[in-house]
Amino acid sequence: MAGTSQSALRYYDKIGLFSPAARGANNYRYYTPLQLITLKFIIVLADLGIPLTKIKELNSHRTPINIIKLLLWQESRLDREMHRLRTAYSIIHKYRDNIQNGLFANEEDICVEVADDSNECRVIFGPENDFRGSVGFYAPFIRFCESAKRNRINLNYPVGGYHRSVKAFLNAPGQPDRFISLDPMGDAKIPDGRYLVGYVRGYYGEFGDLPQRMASYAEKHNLELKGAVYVTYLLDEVTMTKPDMYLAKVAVGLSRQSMASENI
Amino acid sequence: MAGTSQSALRYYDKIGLFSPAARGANNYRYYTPLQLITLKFIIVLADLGIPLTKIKELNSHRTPINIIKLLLWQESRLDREMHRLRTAYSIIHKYRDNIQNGLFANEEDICVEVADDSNECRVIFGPENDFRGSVGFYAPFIRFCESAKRNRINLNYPVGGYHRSVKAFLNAPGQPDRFISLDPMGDAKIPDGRYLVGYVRGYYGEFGDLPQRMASYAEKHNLELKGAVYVTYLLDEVTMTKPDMYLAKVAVGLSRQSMASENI
DNA sequence: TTGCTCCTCACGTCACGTGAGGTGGC
DNA sequence: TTGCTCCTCACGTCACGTGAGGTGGC
Repeated sequence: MAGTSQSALRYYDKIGLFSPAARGANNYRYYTPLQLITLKFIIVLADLGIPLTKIKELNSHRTPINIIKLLLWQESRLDREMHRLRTAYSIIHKYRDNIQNGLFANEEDICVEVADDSNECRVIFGPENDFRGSVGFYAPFIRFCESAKRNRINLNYPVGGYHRSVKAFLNAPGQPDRFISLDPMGDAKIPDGRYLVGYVRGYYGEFGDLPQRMASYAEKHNLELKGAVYVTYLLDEVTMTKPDMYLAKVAVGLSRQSMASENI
Repeated sequence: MAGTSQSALRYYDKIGLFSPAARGANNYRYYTPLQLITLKFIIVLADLGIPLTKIKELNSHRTPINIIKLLLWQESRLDREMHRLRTAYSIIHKYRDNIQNGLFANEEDICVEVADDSNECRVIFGPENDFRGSVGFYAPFIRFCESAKRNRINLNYPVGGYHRSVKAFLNAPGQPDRFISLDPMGDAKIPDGRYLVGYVRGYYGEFGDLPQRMASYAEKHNLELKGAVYVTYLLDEVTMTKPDMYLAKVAVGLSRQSMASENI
């Protein structure tokens, strides 16, 4: 028989969805040509992902209207499922991107990068953090996670940090003003412009001498650090086994009149 | 704990994917803060749809390269899954469309319809049929189904018939020159132009007096029937319980110089 | 006797959720 | 004694696929 397997037919028989018209003396299942038509109906709906119980329900009251209702119901299920898959796809893409950038990054180097349409990075901002009385960033981070849940933000995207100003970053590099989710569907984006970029390996929120190195680099090359600072982890707990091997990328905004990048 | 359930943690423990660092005297599971990091890694990958066995495998050789490999593997799985869902979606849409048209169709009426971009209907043609020696259209239809399987055509879309010429249709309306699959992703389409359209209720391949009625209607209204004929079933075995209640739509090509539709 | 096709029954799949029944410390 | 939170089993989920072991007719 075309379209389905023996075991499927036995299963349909067992659950009472579709039974043979007759059993032979040898106990074989015999189906009539007309039953093949019913079977086609079942296979089509089952292939659309409609549960067999729904198909069985339909069997007793099968009208065009009820079919349309069932199809609409399945459409909305498919909508949700496709949204889930697209989200998973986009998270995977983001991680692959980060990992590849992390593997190719020269950790010692500090350099100028330009953000524009070609490498647009979208984000979602969390609420403003409050570090009063907290050691490390765990308490505000947990608050961020809770607010994310309320706002239906997917926490599986990598998380980064945002500092309102260079001064704030140099002051307390481990205490961002806000956490950000690197969701490509986010409504905000890291603004176009030029950034001074450095990398650092180590635990979350620990930046070693990178802030100073970046500041002195800027001074030496006559660059004016200005605007916001974005910290993203290219290699994080998903990628690396040891927390001291995480790799952060720090991007510090540069003013427009800073020396052009080709001079560096 | 955030991000997962008790029963999931017990399950991870059971399959050896992620076990607590220690058990209390009361046999409680106790996790260290560092373990929460490992857990986050597991949850992220599991939420992407990666099977737990794969995550477990990864645990022993976790490197950025291996993560990228795993993510690429999952990407291709998601690709296939999304393709399946999109196909299901499009089949559902086609059926809904057909059913709605079928419910609103005036069965007695014959009228002129215009096919253009706004109601484009794409199809896939099956091989040429050979009706020699066969009664009804079952043998050629089964050949069509077999060729469809070979050519990876999805047979869950509604199937219709194509007659090369009006003469062929009037001669043997139940024996189309080719079967067609109403796949919206098909590479062919029902050509733009004007069609004389009629409906008929009944078994597959039975058209009653519709061909004659359409011919005499054309003569009376000075319309020249010309070109191909397309038969599509708006209500078929998926929609209707009784085979004598199927509803076919017959579209017969009209020459350009036929009387304009606004005169009818 | 050997193949062949069908049969029934039981178990596995995958990642948990859901009771039932029990425990330890307040 | 009553709640509370944890525990361990065991069973169900969904649509079959896969053997194991048996049967009936050529």
